[in-house]
Amino acid sequence: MAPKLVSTSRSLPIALMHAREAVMGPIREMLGASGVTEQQWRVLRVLEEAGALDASTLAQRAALLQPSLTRIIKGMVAKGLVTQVQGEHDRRRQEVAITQAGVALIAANATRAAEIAEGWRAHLGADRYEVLLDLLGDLADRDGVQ
Amino acid sequence: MAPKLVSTSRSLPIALMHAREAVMGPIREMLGASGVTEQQWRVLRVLEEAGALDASTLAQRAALLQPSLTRIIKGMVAKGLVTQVQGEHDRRRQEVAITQAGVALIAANATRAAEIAEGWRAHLGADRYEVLLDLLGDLADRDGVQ
DNA sequence: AAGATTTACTTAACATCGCAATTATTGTCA
DNA sequence: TGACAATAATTGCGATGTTAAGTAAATCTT
Repeated sequence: MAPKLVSTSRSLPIALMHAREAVMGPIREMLGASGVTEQQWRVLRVLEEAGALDASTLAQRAALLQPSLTRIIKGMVAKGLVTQVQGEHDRRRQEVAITQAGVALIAANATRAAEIAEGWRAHLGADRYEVLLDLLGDLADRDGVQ
Repeated sequence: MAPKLVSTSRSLPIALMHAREAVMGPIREMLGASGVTEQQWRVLRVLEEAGALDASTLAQRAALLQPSLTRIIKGMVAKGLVTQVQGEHDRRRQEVAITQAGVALIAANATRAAEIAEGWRAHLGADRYEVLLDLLGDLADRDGVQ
């Protein structure tokens, strides 16, 4: 017979969805004022941290699908937040880099973003916050295995 | 000056996205064969567990937005997986219930779903798996506060 | 009880997700 | 070298995410 599934309240996918929903709320509120989406914010954060990246690597680090990134970058280029240039050696690649305007946008939101992050940390407790990040990292590492 | 933001690899939103990406992979693979999306699967799981629910409660428990649920239910009614009837006392409400076909779809996938869940549990270790669910629950509880 | 307010859901519009197919470029090997 | 495979990005399509506005029904006010 069919096995009994765990309660939806203890289902990992559903728990992840609910957590994401809760976590993203304040962030979207913050970003709305700057006219960028959470996806665009992730792109900016990754580019500022890592420097110019090809589209594939950027998509992976920002947790975006390639097709989504293609369209997102298009809009960000139009807004002047990033630049996109064809690769030198490999003309298939698209090198994406953050602009001064992009850096400025991060700076303009850095204080609030740090406050929000600190709020979660305080809510869970510093130790448990770190444990959570470790556990999420372990899930992501498994990526694809099954 | 603007505070320095944490590394994107230790950013809670990005970590949640990556974890979700990894976790959903095998699930989508499983569901593809049955012709249902992960959202439809969550709706079925919640309804089978809780019985008939009004749309608002269902949306909350399945981690879906109301507008998304409206469309999803429409499709699921067409497929015969759920029924939708107007509330008796309050005609604004839409009572949604799972059908036999919906129950059968869950049963058909229950074995594989349990295997996948057990795979994650084994990957993290039973204790850490429970801790993760607790931590995600704590995040979701905060919902909106900030 | 008529009018204003609130609630539950739907519709609309646009962006993103997720998959599949295409295009352009590079790499491989007979 | 030339056909073929592999890679990087783009495009197309249907479904969902997200916000705002709209509709209908219940509730509150006076």
